[in-house]
Amino acid sequence: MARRFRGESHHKVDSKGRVSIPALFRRVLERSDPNYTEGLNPELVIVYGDHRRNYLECYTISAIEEVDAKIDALPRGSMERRMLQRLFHGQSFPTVVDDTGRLVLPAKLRRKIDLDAEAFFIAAGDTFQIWKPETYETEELAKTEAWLDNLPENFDPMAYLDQAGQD
Amino acid sequence: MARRFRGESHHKVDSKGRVSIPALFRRVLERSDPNYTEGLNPELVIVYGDHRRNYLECYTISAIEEVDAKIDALPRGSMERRMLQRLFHGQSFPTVVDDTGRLVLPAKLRRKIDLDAEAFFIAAGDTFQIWKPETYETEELAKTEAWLDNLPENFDPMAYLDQAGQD
DNA sequence: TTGATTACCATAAATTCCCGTGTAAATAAT
DNA sequence: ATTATTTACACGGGAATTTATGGTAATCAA
Repeated sequence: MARRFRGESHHKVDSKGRVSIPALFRRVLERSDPNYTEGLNPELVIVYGDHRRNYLECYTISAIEEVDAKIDALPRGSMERRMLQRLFHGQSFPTVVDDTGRLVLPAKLRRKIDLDAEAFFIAAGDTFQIWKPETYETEELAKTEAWLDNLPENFDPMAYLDQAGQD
Repeated sequence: MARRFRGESHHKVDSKGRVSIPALFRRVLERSDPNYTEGLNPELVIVYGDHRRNYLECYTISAIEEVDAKIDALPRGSMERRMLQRLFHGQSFPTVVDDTGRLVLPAKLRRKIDLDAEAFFIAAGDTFQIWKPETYETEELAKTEAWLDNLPENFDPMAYLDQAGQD
């Protein structure tokens, strides 16, 4: 099975900030952590970003290493490099899956996305996101509904697939 | 034998959500999984989509990889990319054919298309679909009947074959 | 020493594994 | 051709394992 996350689900968050990671996501985290071996627990990096971002983005070790490599390639002192360093090096939190397959989200991170008893996990290619369910529904879904409403009647979003790489 | 599904059939769904995949479809899944080898079981990805979709669409590994490549080619942050990521990465379920040629549909997926004791499989080019039989009959067939009725008398749908790629 | 964090243990429900059976289709033997 | 033998399919059941989610005790840090 590939190194790509797929799927979405809801999980309980307890008073200590513990939350189960979808089992399929765990498999991807394991396969994408070069240091992982049977019996160990995979590491990952949670990027929370600045105040504008209202969800947590979780990177596998190999995904974050790719990002790091790209940042390293930017000219020292450039604004682009500083911005990306702040986001990926500063506004992020390295952690590890625990023995029971859970993640412990520190109070700071929970507060940032206003998370309480439940979390919504959704795959996004080589990362996955953690949302407060209400935020996801109101902001994210409402946004796409509005967008879809602006499209021609009966337009199938799948058509965008064929556009890719052509424009 | 080509990498293209053909045919339609009905299969029982047991209480655990297990359902036999039409044998001919299995051959296609095998040939279209780059990791498949004699003795192994082919993987596939079930895309279930949002509330508007009332069937499951099953992609072979190579078919879904094509989709992934197209998504990767879209600009990061674009609405198109987000939409497609949600659909293909979020609203999907990666799985594998079991040793007896069956698929296990989790309760969540069965509930979504209101599936109970029986499932209807139908080929659709490089994917195949799984429907609740009643839904397929009432909604899908009725829809195509209505469409055909709107065509000129004696019009042969085959005429569309020659139109392809011309417009 | 007190609140927070981490390590351990527990359990119900869901999921996977492994095995079996009837039957139809394919192949071989008479 | 006809019968016997194998192979492949569809489908079912129970045991073993994994998952999601609790709780409590031990450890840290201020």
